[in-house]
Amino acid sequence: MRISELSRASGVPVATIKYYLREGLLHEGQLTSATQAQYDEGHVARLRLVRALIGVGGLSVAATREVLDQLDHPADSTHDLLGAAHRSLGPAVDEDVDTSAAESLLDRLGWQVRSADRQAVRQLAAALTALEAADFPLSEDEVVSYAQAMRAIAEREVADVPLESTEAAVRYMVLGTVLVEPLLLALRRLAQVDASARRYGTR
Amino acid sequence: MRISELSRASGVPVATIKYYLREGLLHEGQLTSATQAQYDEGHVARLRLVRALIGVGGLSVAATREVLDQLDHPADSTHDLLGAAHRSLGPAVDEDVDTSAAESLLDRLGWQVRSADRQAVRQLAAALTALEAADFPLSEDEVVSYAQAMRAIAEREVADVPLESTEAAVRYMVLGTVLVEPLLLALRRLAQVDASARRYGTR
DNA sequence: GATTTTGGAGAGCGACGCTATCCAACATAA
DNA sequence: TTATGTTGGATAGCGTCGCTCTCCAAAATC
Repeated sequence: MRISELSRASGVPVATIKYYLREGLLHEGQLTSATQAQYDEGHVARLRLVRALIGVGGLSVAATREVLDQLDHPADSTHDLLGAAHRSLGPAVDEDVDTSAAESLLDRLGWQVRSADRQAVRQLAAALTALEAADFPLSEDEVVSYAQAMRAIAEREVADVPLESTEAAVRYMVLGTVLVEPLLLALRRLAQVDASARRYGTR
Repeated sequence: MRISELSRASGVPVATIKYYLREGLLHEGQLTSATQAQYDEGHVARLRLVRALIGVGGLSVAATREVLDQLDHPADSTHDLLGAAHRSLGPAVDEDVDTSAAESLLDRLGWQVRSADRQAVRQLAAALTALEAADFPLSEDEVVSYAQAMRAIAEREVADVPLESTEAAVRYMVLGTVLVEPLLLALRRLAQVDASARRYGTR
C-alpha cells in the first residue's frame, strides 16, 4: 500500500499523514526505494486511532504521542498502570494549585491515592476551585454524590481490565480513560434531558 | 474601582481585561470621563466566572460569550432550559455523523430526547464512532452501565434545580453542565486509582 | 519517452487567546 | 502649576497549534 492508498483507506489527507509521520504518531512504512514505501493495515488502524484520540478524545498532538508511546512500550507493572494512563492525560494544571480541599474530600471518601497520581488530585482541586470562583454553590453532599457515582463506574472498569496480557491491560486503561470521557459527558447531557422531560412533562 | 484595581482584585492582566471588554465577555464600566471608568464587585465576580469557564471549563472565548449571554438573557421557559444550556456547549460535531447507533441505544434505555438536543445525540454518536474506530471493544452492556450511572447523576441534578427564579435555574443548569464536567472526570480517575489499589493491594 | 506519483523537508497559513504599543485625555502629588 | 503617572481606546503583533502547500529529484507507470 502506498501513501495515497493509505490516505484513501483512512480518509486522512496525504499531507497530514506525512505530518503525523514527522511527529512520530505513525511508524514509517517499509522503504522499497528512495521514493517508495509500503504501508499496511497496521498503519490504517493506527491512523484511525490517532484521529480518534485527536478528534473526539480532544488530545493535542504531543499528548497523543505520549499515549501512543505507552501503548507501544507498556510499563509491565499492573501497579503503575493507572499512573501511566493518567500521566499524559487531562488538562495540564498548575503545580501550585491548593489541593487541601481536594485532599480532605478524598479523606472523607476514604479513597487511597498514591503519590503517582498527583496530577488527578490537582485536576480535582482545580475543578473545585473553579466552581468556587464561579460562585457556583455545590454542597459537599452533592460532590460526594458525584464521587459515589464515579466510584461505581470505576469499580466495574477496574474489574473489567483484561489481565491476560500487559498490552491488553494498558490499552484498556489508556483508551478507556481517554475515549470514554466524551461518552460519559454526552450520556450525562442526554440523561439530564430525559430526566427533565419525565419530571416536567414531555411537552 | 479603576481598571488597574480591577486587575489586581481579579488577578487578570489589564490588557486581558481590555480584550474581554472588546469581546463582550465583560460589560463596560461606568464612564466618568473620557479616560476614566468605574468598575465594581460585579465586574470582579464576572471576571472570575469568565476565567473559570475559559480555564477549567475549557470553553473558547466565543462559547464563553454564548454561555454568558444565556445567563444574562435567560429564555424564560423551563422547557428550553437544557436545550439552551447544551446548545453552545461541548465539542462541535459534524452535522453528518451517523446517529443510528446512538438512537438505538437511546431506545434501549428508554430515554426521551427532544429534537432540540440533536447536538448531544451527535456527541454521543461521535463518541461511539470514535471507540469503534479506535478498535476499543466496549460491549453494549458496558455502555448501558455507563448510561445508568450518568442517569443517577442527572436525576439528582434535575431534582436539585432551583425553581424559585428563572435566572437561578438557568445558572444552575448552564454552569452545572460546564463546570461539573472536569469535576466528574477528575473524580473518575481518582476512583479508578482507589479501586485499583483496593483490588490489587496497596503496595 | 512522457507523465504521474512518491518520500522527504521546509515554509506558510488560519484560528486562537492573549499581549505590547501608542495616544491624547485626564488624575494626582508636590 | 508643573511633573508624573494612569486611563480608555484602538491597532498591531506574538506564540502556539494543527495542519496544508510547495518544491524537489528519484522512481514508477503509461
